[in-house]
Amino acid sequence: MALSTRIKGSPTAPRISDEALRPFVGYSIKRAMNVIRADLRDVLDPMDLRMITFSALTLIGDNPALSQAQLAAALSVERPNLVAVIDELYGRGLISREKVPTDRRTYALRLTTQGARLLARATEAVQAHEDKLLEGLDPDDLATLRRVLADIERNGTERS
Amino acid sequence: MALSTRIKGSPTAPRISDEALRPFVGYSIKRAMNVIRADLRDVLDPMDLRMITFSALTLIGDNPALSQAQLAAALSVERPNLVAVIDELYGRGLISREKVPTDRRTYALRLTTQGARLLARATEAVQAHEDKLLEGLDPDDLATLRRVLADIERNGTERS
DNA sequence: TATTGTTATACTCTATAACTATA
DNA sequence: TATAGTTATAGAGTATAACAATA
Repeated sequence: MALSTRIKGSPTAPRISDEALRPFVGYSIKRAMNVIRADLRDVLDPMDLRMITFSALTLIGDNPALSQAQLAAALSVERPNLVAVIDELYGRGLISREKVPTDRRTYALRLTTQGARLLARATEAVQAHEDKLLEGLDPDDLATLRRVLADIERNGTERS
Repeated sequence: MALSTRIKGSPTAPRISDEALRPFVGYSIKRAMNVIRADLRDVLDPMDLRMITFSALTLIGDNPALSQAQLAAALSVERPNLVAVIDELYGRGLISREKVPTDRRTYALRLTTQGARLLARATEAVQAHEDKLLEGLDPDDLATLRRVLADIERNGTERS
């Protein structure tokens, strides 16, 4: 099976340039994101996880008893789009949902033992994937990358 | 209408942390990408363009007479997914498709006058959007960002 | 045999409106 | 009135297999 991260396109036709789009930082971010998504898919597929289910497990593990609305806000995901995710994780026995006595609209989400176990495995695999992807890059540059990405995110969300 | 770049989630529920995901650069890239996508949508919607149609117009303008396969390779998009894009641009009179005598399987794509005009307008709008998004950021940091993103993309695609 | 453009298809992601039950 | 979780839905984005025409 061809890895989803393979180089696309014909091996014979002369490659043309995407220089005209490179001035746009958004374009470079999108290309990097597509590479990461494809790699991450290969990593998470064997565990039957996707980016969103992995992210949800991680935040539930780190913020026990949080609600779906809190999770949606933390992940910047629309609440309706989390319903199927939570259903899936719950159906697989990876999380529990307890009713909250003080607010009967909400559920408190927690990892089950099995969920914590899978999350640990997945985290290790994802970390290894990231390490490979960032191999050889300067730590200072990576720190700058994180900071600038956060700045961009803030510039975009603040100007609403 | 609420801008799509608004901050999601409840204004009252205590915000919980996504710190557990921040060690993953991929997570920060995805969040930044989502912000950019939403903003760009607001910018391109009035011109009936999407990221992919804008990108296609840009590369066709910069590489006249290229083929769909070349365009797909340059954009890292699967060829089938370009068919509807090209159909749309052609149907709106923004590009031309001439048969190539030396290879009758392919079409040579070019901007029409109208396509060039729309592209010029769109490019200006997208550039203004980027300028706002990158406002206040250090030019050296932005240069680092571009370089590191390219490195990540290469690390990911080379290891196929 | 291999490539181009295409059809068909499926899954994922993102977004919005509107409902219910609770607050 | 407003929020939490939900249903329904629609539009994008991404990926793969397979076909006809052509190389």
